[in-house]
This record gives sequence, C-alpha cells and structure tokens, in this order.
Amino acid sequence: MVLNPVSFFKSLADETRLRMLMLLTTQGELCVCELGAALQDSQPKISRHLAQLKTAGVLQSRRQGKWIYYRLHPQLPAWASTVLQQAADGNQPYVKKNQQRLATMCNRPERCC
Amino acid sequence: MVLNPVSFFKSLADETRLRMLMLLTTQGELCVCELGAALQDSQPKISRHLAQLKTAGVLQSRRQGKWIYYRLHPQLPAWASTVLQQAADGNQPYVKKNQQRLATMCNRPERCC
DNA sequence: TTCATATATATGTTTTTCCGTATACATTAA
DNA sequence: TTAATGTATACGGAAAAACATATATATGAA
Repeated sequence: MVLNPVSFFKSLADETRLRMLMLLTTQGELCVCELGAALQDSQPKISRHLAQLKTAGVLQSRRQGKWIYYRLHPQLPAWASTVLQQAADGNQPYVKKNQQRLATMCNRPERCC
Repeated sequence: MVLNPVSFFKSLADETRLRMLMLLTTQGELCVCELGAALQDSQPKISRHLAQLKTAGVLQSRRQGKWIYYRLHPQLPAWASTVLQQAADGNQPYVKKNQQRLATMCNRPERCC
C-alpha cells in the first residue's frame, strides 16, 4: 500500500483520531456507536474523523445491517502497524477511560460474518 | 519524561519536521545549517520548526561555538524512540534526497566535545 | 570595538484544521 | 409505505498552524 508518512502522522495528530486508533488497535473492530460511547463525542464528530482516516487509507470499513464496523486497514505497511502498536502499548493510561466506557456500554451490537 | 502522545504525533505531522526528525534519527546530531542544506528550506523556517520540536520535548540542543546542534532528546520514552526508528526505517526513499544533500554538503562544521 | 556568520524571534497574513448544527442517506421493522 | 435507528455529509464560522519577511541576538575573528 502507498502511504505517505506525513499524512499517516497527520492522521494520528488529533486527540479524537488517536484515541479511536488506539482502541481499534487493541479491540480489532468497532462500530461508530461503540466509538462514540467510548469517546463520548458527538456522532458527526466521530463520523467525520472516521471518514478522514478511511480516506487516508488507515482504516477500512464494512457494513453489517445498520452498523458500520471500522478496523485498521489490513494492508497497512508494517512500519505503520508497529507505530500504532507502540503508541497503544506505550500509552495505556491515556486510553484506559475509553476502554472502560466501551466495556460497560449497554446494547452493543452483536457482530457476525 | 512526560510526553503527551497527541503532541508527539503533532510534532511528526509536518513535512519539514518529519524530514528533520528522520535525519536526526539516522545521523544522531546535526546543526541548523546542515538541516537547512539537507532540506533546502529557509533558515527561519528550519529554526522555527526546531524550536517547536524542542518545546515539545522531542529534541535537545547544545551550542558549540557559533553552531547549535540538535539531537533527539535522550530521555524520549521508549515507545516514541521506536516510532521514530520505524518511521525512518520504513520510509528510506522518502528521505534519500535529504541524506544525499547532507552527504555532499560543503564546509560542514566540525564537531567536537 | 566592528564585522561577519549562525541562529532565533516577531509580525502580519494566508492556509489548514476542527467544530457544531442541520440535513441527507441507508437499513430494518412495522 | 412509514417510522425509527445508525451513519454520513454539507455548510459556515472559529481556532490553530504554517509561512515569508524583517529584525534581533550571540559568537568569534579582525
């Protein structure tokens, strides 16, 4: 995959996007409403940043019923995956609250496929 | 060292700063005029971005005579060092021209101490 | 002192990014 | 169909970032 390093780092250079990416790095796949609950941000704000990450090639999405699930793009270059993993590993306190809100969220959609 | 992950990634989210950081990651220490020659950017532009990186805690500087040498901050957290190393390793073509200009630069100051 | 060189900063402007609000679109159930 | 829910996008404004130019500061040499 072609991934300009500056645009990759721009993708990480925003609090909303970085928190979502860290969650996705540890959780694998989440839908918009789960990310919204974990971050406690408005739906349009979450959606806008997800769209940006998808355009940049950092995320991929799939629809399942009414829900759209986002995950790290499977063809992300190795260096970029390592960067995300390091960021998540090295900053666990930073995303702890988000992880907790996700864990205690009610009515999370069941995924299949 | 305390290093907010968002402000760290903001530091990398600009072409000038990222190129400088990649050069410093591979070269260890460079002065302002060397970075200016390698990037072919104006002196104030280089200086401004270096000041920003220093304020963010990503770089450290020392004066030696008329020259000021910059290097990665020695107390950078391990995850941040790994990120920089990965970025440099995984994007060698991106900085190749800058490396070349540095290698062929005339009258590079001799460092000591 | 004075001059030359290396680097830093101040200022005003332009560009980019981010946000809230409103609205549109897609899917499912009734 | 219609209604409800989940998600996306459009638009205008506010805030932040980046820039070019001009000027200031620090050092060493003459």
